[in-house]
Amino acid sequence: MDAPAKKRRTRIQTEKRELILEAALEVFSTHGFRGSTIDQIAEAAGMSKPNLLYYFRRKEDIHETLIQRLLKTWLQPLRELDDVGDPIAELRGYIRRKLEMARDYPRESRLFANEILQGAPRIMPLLEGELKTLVDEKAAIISGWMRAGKIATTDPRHLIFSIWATTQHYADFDVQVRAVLGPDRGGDGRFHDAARFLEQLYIDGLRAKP
Amino acid sequence: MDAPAKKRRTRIQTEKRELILEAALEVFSTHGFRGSTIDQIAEAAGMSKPNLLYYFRRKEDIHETLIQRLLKTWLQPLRELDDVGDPIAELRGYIRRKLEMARDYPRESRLFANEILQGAPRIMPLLEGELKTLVDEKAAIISGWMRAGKIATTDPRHLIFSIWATTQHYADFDVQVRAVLGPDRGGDGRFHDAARFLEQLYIDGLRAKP
DNA sequence: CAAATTTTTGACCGGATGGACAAACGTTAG
DNA sequence: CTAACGTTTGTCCATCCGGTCAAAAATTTG
Repeated sequence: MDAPAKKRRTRIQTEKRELILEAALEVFSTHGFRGSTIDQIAEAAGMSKPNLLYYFRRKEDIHETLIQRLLKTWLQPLRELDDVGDPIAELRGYIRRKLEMARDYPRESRLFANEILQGAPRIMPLLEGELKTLVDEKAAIISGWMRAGKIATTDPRHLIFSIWATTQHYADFDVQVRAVLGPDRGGDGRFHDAARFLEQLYIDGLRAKP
Repeated sequence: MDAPAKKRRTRIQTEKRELILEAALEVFSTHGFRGSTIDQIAEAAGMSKPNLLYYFRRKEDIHETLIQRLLKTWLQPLRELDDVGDPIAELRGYIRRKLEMARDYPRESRLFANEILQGAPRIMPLLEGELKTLVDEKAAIISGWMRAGKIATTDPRHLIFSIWATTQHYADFDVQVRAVLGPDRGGDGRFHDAARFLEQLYIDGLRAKP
């Protein structure tokens, strides 16, 4: 899977591999897998192509490492959604964490979006397995809150989808958001405004009980 | 821009060009521009590569034609948002139309998403021009409704973003949605459930006035 | 320091890919 | 029917790109 195989990692290997992954994240997330070339990544990492291939034998190995690493952190916010606290506070926290991830890790979000857009060829099993299980589990928790009359009744799975969609939108469609908001409103305040809007949309909506 | 240039189109030319565009939409929308090859498109269109290149001189010409055609219809739902009718009914209609587009034209949605994900290199001027103008205009209408107390007060631009995000999500992230819903719930009812959910999320939320 | 090991590089290879071209084939209009 | 025009195809080319390799340079180890 990776070049220096089973042997222990050298200091240089650890550093250079990290450098490559950082560069590759930048390149892959904007051009997609096939749209990116090893030369591009090598140049972004400040090394020659053969040198890069010394650390990762194949282009796909870099991509796979990035995806694996991404998935580990990607679902963390949802995992943290627990039924111990106040339901409204839990959901508010989840939305906030997801929006923060869109703000702080937009490249990871785009890498993921690229993968899904192309039919998720490399992570389909994970979607049908781990992800589905996790969503089922959290949807059950949310349903419980609804039955208990703690939040308004709605489809919990589509609620999760809409939270994913609205938060990741600020990473995946960033250029469009900035273009539409213009230089003035498109500044740093974007995410603050978005947070306020989403808070109102979801929390006020969920408080209203039929 | 296109092969048979300024001359009048033959019957065969009209048919074959349409065939190519249909095939190219399929290929581009799933593999992106760089990820697609002329051979792939030619095969999907049932013709040889040189034959395809007789109708479109360059690969980019096909893509550009698709993008231009897409943009014409893409913004139509938003254009139709008018301030003549009932505000709630107008917004409900807009959300419904957008969701129908995600259902009926998912490939167009993914083509657009691919373009934006990669930084919108070919349509940036349009985003900053036509699109921004349109959004500004519609945001003003929505703001008017809010000032008049007809709908709840919120950020009109982020409201539009969230409608885009939630509806297009069902086209762009289709494989993920299906994987998570599973074979049972993932059937045809997806969009019906989504419509009900979005109706509740937005309409109930907007009705509530502070 | 010197040997062993790791890292870096230039040169190279084979296959894929976008595109050119001329010749063959088909269609249509006079 | 035939000349003109439109369509299709096989062949070819230059470039790009993923990946290899051996040898040079740098680093680590004893």
